[in-house]
Amino acid sequence: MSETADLPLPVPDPASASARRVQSRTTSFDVAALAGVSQSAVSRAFTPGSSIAPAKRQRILEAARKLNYVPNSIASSLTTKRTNIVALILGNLANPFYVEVLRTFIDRLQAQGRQILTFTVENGADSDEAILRVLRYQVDGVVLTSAQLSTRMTSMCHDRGIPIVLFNRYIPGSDASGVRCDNAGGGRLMAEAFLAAGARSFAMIKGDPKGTTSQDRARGFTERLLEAGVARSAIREIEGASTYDGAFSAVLAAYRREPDRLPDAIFGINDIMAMGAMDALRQRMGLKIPQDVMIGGFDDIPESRRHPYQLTTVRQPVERMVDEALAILHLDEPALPIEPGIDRQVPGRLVWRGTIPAPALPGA
Amino acid sequence: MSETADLPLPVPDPASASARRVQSRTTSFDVAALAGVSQSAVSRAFTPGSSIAPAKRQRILEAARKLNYVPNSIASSLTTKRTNIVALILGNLANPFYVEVLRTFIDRLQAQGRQILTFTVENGADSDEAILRVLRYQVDGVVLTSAQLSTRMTSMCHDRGIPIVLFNRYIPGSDASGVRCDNAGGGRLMAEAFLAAGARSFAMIKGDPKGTTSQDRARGFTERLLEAGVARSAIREIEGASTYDGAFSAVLAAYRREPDRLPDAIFGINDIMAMGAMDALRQRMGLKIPQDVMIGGFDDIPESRRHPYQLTTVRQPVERMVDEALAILHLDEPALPIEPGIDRQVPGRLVWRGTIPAPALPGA
DNA sequence: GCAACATTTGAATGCGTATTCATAAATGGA
DNA sequence: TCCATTTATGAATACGCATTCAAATGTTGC
Repeated sequence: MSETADLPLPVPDPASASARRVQSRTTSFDVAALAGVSQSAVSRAFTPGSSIAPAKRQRILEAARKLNYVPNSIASSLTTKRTNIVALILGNLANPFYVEVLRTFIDRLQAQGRQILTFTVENGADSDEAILRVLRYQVDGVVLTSAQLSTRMTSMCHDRGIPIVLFNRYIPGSDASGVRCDNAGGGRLMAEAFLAAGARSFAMIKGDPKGTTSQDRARGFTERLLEAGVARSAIREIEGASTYDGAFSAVLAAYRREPDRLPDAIFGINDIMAMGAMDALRQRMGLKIPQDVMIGGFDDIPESRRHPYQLTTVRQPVERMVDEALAILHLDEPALPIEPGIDRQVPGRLVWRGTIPAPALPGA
Repeated sequence: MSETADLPLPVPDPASASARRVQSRTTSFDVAALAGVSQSAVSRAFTPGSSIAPAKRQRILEAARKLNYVPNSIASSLTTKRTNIVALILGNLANPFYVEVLRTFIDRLQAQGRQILTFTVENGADSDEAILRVLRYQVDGVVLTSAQLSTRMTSMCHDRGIPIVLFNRYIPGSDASGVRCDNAGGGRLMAEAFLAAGARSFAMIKGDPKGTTSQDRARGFTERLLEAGVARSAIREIEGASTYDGAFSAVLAAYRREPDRLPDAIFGINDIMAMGAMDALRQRMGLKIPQDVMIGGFDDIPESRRHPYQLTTVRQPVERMVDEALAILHLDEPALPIEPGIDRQVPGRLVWRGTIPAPALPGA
């Protein structure tokens, strides 16, 4: 059994095997006939930079408009081997951060005249099926922001000349290139912020244990605390699904288990989890933030700025990361070889807001 | 000038005009050669329901796997005239409601083996350019959840046999079909909730004045209040951009203008605006909800359920609406004619939470 | 005014697959 | 067992466009 045959394919109603065709599509030949030129000329009229007399191009475009002609990109892709389609494989759209990522990619790519084929994959699930679909559609590049990626799929893409870029994750042992925030560094920034505010005991709410992103942030955070002389026993880990609700209930459960071990500071591995934690702490446990507990997040999603949260967090420079990712794809220069193993890290920046008392000279 | 020639197209670097081709792609002919069959057989092996001996199919799939062969959907689309691609034209991804809509469409379509081509359009802008791109890619159907749609574009799609469905909006004078929540009815539900809770003076925070959705909700709301004997002067309108921030500042501005005309109840035309209003009222104006002001929303986005908001709102049945929308597209039966002028309305449901004091028998 | 060159043009071809059509093999019925 | 059907198969072709190649036209320099 080959997996390539097992994709769920829409099985067309046998009775309607013939495609809907209200009127036979107008093709470049129709336009050519109307304009009194050859089909080649029509093709050239729609191809920027090709050799055609301006006057003739105008005449052709005019004829095309009359016929409501629109070039068939599918057909042209067949010959050019470029689809101008980029695939975006996304995980958790429940996390607003990834919505922002999606928006940014769409903005950029749309402005470049490219189309976006969107896939979602269960968080942490492997994305092989999505990749297989992507391959069928001969996309010009793939952005992967979630899920695992088998080396087999990586090489299948690369063999076909399709570049992949991992966004905010890396896959150990893979030669796929990627861009990510300096997650460990961001974790360190947060540790420093807590320390500066005088915290002595800590907790992290970690999300998906398989996610390198979560791990790296936690690692940087822990390392910095240990360097500062904090005892390992003063750093607690709370596990929960990496969602608002996951953090909410994980915090409650941890508190119920050990009510007297409330830490001074809690690091939510991302903003949405930090928000869940805040709501649990305030609304269910009656605590005040930052007086009773400090909270830190990661991402700087728009919601973090809003009044109920005012979350101190590590900002990920999404636009810059997206630009770097697109640079790695180098869609404009398909002739260049795919560079494997790039691991571009972009630093995050601490944004002081209300959930950690700012030291005398904030940011100093 | 034909607009069809003006799309921003990626202009390939002249130096790299030839496409990246690391190794000549393996085609169905290669597989056929290895399996010792004809190309037709390979095609049939990958086409569910086509006439081929099971044993031979297995042999072919085996050969395909060895060669890492993946069928080229672009090529097959050229002959079948079906791409299995559906276009989603979205507006405001800053509104979580539309993120949910996006997620739901992706889930459904992905499960059907279809791909999603995503476009975003400035809110309220016209979507002609997006439609033009969509036409080039010969998509099987279009879902439009924002923006305006010219009748020219509608007919261009219909002429080509591409069905369009409008999601939660309609375009007066257009024969495009659509699905929407019964927005006016939802507005009425909210009016009734406020009345039941004893409110006597009202305000609406309206979003985009061009959006029929916003207008319909406001109209239903107003009508129901008038029917109940509320004086028109007791119903105020506050205009603002249909975002969290838009509502936040619109409420503050309205309050500063007439500090003594605080209404009993405020209807945010959607949840994200209601949330902005709530935060402004509580954090900036020191008011208590629902004691000092009641708040109602519309959509029932996940955030509405969260502790800081607990928003009483009108729930839109997204899944059902998506299903209806896909039914209108009838992607499985492309031979059926496109039915214009369908206007399917799905009722909303009031969800009582904390921002309106529930009457003795909630929901009665 | 003419050679040397640059720009335009159209006919023909290929891209990778699905499908048609005619033929070959397999199956069923009597 | 043999004919009538059904099923399986391969050769050939079409899908709509970009591109190559050779020819034609236009431009420049002297």
